[in-house]
Amino acid sequence: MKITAQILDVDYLQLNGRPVIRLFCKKEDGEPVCILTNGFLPYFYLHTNQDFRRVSEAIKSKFPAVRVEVVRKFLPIGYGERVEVLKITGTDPSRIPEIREFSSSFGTPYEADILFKYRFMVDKGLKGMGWVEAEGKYIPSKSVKCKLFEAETVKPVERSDYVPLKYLSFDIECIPEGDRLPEPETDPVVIISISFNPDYRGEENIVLITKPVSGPGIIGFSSEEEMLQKFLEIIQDYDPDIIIGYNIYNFDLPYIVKRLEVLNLPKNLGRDDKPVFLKKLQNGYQPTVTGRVVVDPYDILRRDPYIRFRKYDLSTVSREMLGIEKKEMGGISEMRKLWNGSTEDIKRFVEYARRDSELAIKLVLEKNLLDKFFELSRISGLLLQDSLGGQTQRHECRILQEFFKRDILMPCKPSEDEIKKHASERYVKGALVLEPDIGYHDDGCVLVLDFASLYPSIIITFNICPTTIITDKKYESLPHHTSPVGAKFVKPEVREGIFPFILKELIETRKKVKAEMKREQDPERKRQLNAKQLALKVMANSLYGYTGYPRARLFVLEIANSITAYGRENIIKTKKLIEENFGVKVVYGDTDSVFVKTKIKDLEEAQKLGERISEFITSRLPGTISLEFEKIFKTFLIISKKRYAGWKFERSGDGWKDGIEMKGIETVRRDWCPITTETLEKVLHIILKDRNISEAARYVKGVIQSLTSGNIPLEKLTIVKGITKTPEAYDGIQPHVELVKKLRERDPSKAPMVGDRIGYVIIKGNELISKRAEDPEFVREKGLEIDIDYYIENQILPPVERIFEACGMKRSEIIEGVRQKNLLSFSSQEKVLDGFEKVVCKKCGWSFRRPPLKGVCPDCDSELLFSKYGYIGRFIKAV
DNA sequence: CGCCTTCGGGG
DNA sequence: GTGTACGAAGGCG
Repeated sequence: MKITAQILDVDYLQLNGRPVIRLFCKKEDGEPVCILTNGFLPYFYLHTNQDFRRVSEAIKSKFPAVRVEVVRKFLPIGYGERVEVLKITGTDPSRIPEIREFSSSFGTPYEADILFKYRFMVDKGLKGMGWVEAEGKYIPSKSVKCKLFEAETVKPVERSDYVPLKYLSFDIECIPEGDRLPEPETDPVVIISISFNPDYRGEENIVLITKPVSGPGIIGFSSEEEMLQKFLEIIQDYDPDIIIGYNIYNFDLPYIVKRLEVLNLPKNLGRDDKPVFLKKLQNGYQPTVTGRVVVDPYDILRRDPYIRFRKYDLSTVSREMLGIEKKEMGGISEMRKLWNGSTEDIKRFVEYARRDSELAIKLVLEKNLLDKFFELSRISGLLLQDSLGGQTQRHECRILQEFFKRDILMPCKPSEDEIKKHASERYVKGALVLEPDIGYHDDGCVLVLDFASLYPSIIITFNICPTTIITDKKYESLPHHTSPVGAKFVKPEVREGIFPFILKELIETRKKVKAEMKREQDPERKRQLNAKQLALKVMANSLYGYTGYPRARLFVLEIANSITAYGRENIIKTKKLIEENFGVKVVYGDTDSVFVKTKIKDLEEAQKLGERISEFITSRLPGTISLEFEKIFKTFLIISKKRYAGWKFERSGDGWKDGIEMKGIETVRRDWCPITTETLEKVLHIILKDRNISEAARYVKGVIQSLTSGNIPLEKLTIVKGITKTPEAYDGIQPHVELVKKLRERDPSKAPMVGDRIGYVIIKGNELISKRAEDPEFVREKGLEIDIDYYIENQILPPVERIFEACGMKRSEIIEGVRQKNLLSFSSQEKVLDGFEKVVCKKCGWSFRRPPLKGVCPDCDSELLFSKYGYIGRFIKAV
């Protein structure tokens, strides 16, 4: 009989001296099934210039079960013809490393470190999350906790749909001894909260607890052992495909596994009796659970380049993503109190735990965190569990598939030594950022044009690939492209590169998917399509970096350097072409974008010019490289490379939608208080939209005045910072750390602890600024005075000044009037401070890092004062 | 600046 | 399991 199923996980067993591959799948009806296949053997290749017969005999005499044959394959790096290599076939995947080690004394092994499951999948054309059709029969199953199907043959099936999966999330609570994090060797798990989707016996979640309490969705136990047994039972009974938890990789899973070990309970959470496998890596663990996938939303979000959080704790993330608050819990001390408290207290604790597992499962399901990875699996071929990892594997898996089809050998991973060597010689010159025409542009639209997938286009256009690069002089007479750094790549008519082939497919598919997405009405399907086009984009855009990565199997520096060099050449050429042909100026550009300053005021007209430029440039650039018209800035302020703001207009149907766009301008840095961010945003708004720089300056003066007259609420002056270690552990003096010390003296129980965030304001006084950080609450109670000058000097002026400077306005003009009053009020403090931060003119407020040679303000010849940490004092000693 | 070390999440 | 991989931010010279 035949079955069709979707591949979730794959592994192998060694049975009677032969490997058996197990495909853990979900059938169309949602039922899990394990498909077994026999007869596939591990193998690798050896490239050697020694006598084949001798090498072959040597290997066979050492490993009698091994088969050796001569085959003709292409080597991966450098254009060339097929060469003869030895194909070495073994019978036990786990013994391959040994055979590889032995063989490597005769030559270079290839593909000798491909995971056996991937060897099988690649050879059969199977992909993670892809569909497989198996021909065979069901057999009784003992080892596996789902139906077992013995297959004669397996083959891939092209299908884009997905089987619904079952999700389970869990979260554990433990009460540590003292103030430490819980230790799995000694501290028992006291609560396990579990959430399900779909429901488990009508329940969305269940909380297990080692207390004699019960209620709706609560099960009490008299011992941790019983509770853990129940937990294992629930997992097996519910039988999830995906196991979720927040920071589950580095906390809950390793913890619970350790507890199971301590209590001598079975450690299998999977679909057979293998224990959970936790691979220890540099920073925590990577879990393997047979037949299931372990998903950590924390891990996914942390490495997602498109989402950025201030902090990645469950509280922040669920607030910002789901709009749901984590339940309040005042740290471990309250936890312990609740745990030892009344039934009500314990129930509160239970609800706290329940919420945490709910949040984890909601993050994954409501925010569709896995969609992209489902697609990445199908594109790269990796199993879902592995597609959650890094970029390198995804590319290598995809490349391996193409290499396999064309008889090209994949190198082994570089050794630690080679990696070090690669890292030391790695020098990839990056992209080019055009020199910005600093200033405020409001006398004509600035058009922004982007190169569509620049690096992929370059790779395709110049046929860049390890398999096309000319490394042997004898091929230099073949038609080829020479990159700006001198590397030569044969043209596609000689041999089409694998990189270009893969990229073309990725780009083509993405185009189709995007078009389909536009037409699609069903929101569910639309989301899937969006995830898919995103995954395709990620894959296409990251391949270029791969060859410059020291751990890559295909580390070829000339390739990485050729790609970026072509990129630099391209942007320079584009700038020149635009300026020479359109009578406009390119005022900025970064990597793959150009900002074109025009004299046009009208949006429609500006767009027309943008489109003309796009067409003109695209037709003059080689290959598939194309410049696309992106958007218009009606007003544009550029402060420096990578820092600009503009009043942006984008086409939206028949009309335009506008907004302020900011890049690289410090509005979200933590060490700035809300008033800074607010002022900065408002200033940009006035400059860009109202086009009134002096009004913006007046606004800043207004803020300074309100500040001086104490009209700004304390919250807006509060700077928030995190405590990352105990105060003693900090070497330098920092305001928030000094404040922690003070708070400890006042009331040790209320003082913030490591990991907490602390807000402070700077108050007046004679000490260093860091000693003058104070708790806003305390300031309010005691009616302490705020150090207004600190806020003006260090919080408001520095960022604002940079903006006005770019607009050609001097500091003196911004703070004229208001500033002088402040200065005078401070010049009475003639305290001599040792050293100084900067020199300030008494009259105009202009400041300098170093005292000017003249000894007076070069701007207005007035007396100079010095300032340190916001203090202004009379300049007594010349330095 | 630019290099080196640390820390993240979890209770 | 034919294995394993970071990256941002802060402190320091």
